[in-house]
Amino acid sequence: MKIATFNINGIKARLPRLTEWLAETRPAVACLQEIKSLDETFPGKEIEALGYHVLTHGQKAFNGVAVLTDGKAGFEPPREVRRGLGIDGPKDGEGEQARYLEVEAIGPSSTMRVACLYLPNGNPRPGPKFDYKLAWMEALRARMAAIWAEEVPAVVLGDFNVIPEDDDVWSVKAMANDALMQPESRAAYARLLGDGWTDALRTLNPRGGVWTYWDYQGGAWQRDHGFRIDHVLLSPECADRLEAVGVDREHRGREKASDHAPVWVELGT
DNA sequence: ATGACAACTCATAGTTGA
Repeated sequence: MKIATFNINGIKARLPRLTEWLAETRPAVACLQEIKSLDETFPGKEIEALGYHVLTHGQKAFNGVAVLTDGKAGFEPPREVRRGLGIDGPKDGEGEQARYLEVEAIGPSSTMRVACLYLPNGNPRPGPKFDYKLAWMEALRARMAAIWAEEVPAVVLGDFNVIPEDDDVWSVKAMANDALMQPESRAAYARLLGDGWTDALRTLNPRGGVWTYWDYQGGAWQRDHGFRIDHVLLSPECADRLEAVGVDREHRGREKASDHAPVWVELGT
């Protein structure tokens, strides 16, 4: 089964790109980030028309995540396990941002825990937004430890907003001061792997050089100035079943594309 | 150091993102 993550950067602006990607690549489970929409204004009907079940954890204007499961392939609607990690945003009194949605994905041949996340960017740094990023990563680590303790097949995937290694970015120098590749950000990500989770793309591309994001500015796509921040982490049960991983690069080059490309894993039975 | 680019909002300028 194919499980994918795609930061769509706004559902209103991206619906045509999203629906054609779903129709062309047909993931069993798709995790979306930056839907930038409330649950009630998310265009669920258009996606359900393709045979997908939809569960959203939305927010106005910014953030927001969603999980889709392929009803045509026999999947049940995503069964909600948890939304949010209980971390308030960096501004006083703003409450929690919509960045985490964990579900049980129940298919005809297997059941999988799927956690869809949109980790805070953390810029500018230093400052409250960077502190928020690090606090969020600690809360994520605790939640992943709880999932681990349940000993269920689990996939934790999304936009982590962390460039894990120097060979995950086109230019270390250009990004050196960015929150995405600070030592604290990388150390927090490395702790997740140290806990036993498998970075699927890194495992099958150990030499790096695979990007999932290209900025809209400065002709970054045309110059291939990208980096890797969208990740798929696998529990041991899922890592044993890992058959393939990919980035749907071609979708980044289309008209009115997101600045992220979709990332997917294929898990055997 | 700044801006470039895009999406969004009680828009027409400001905020956020990476």
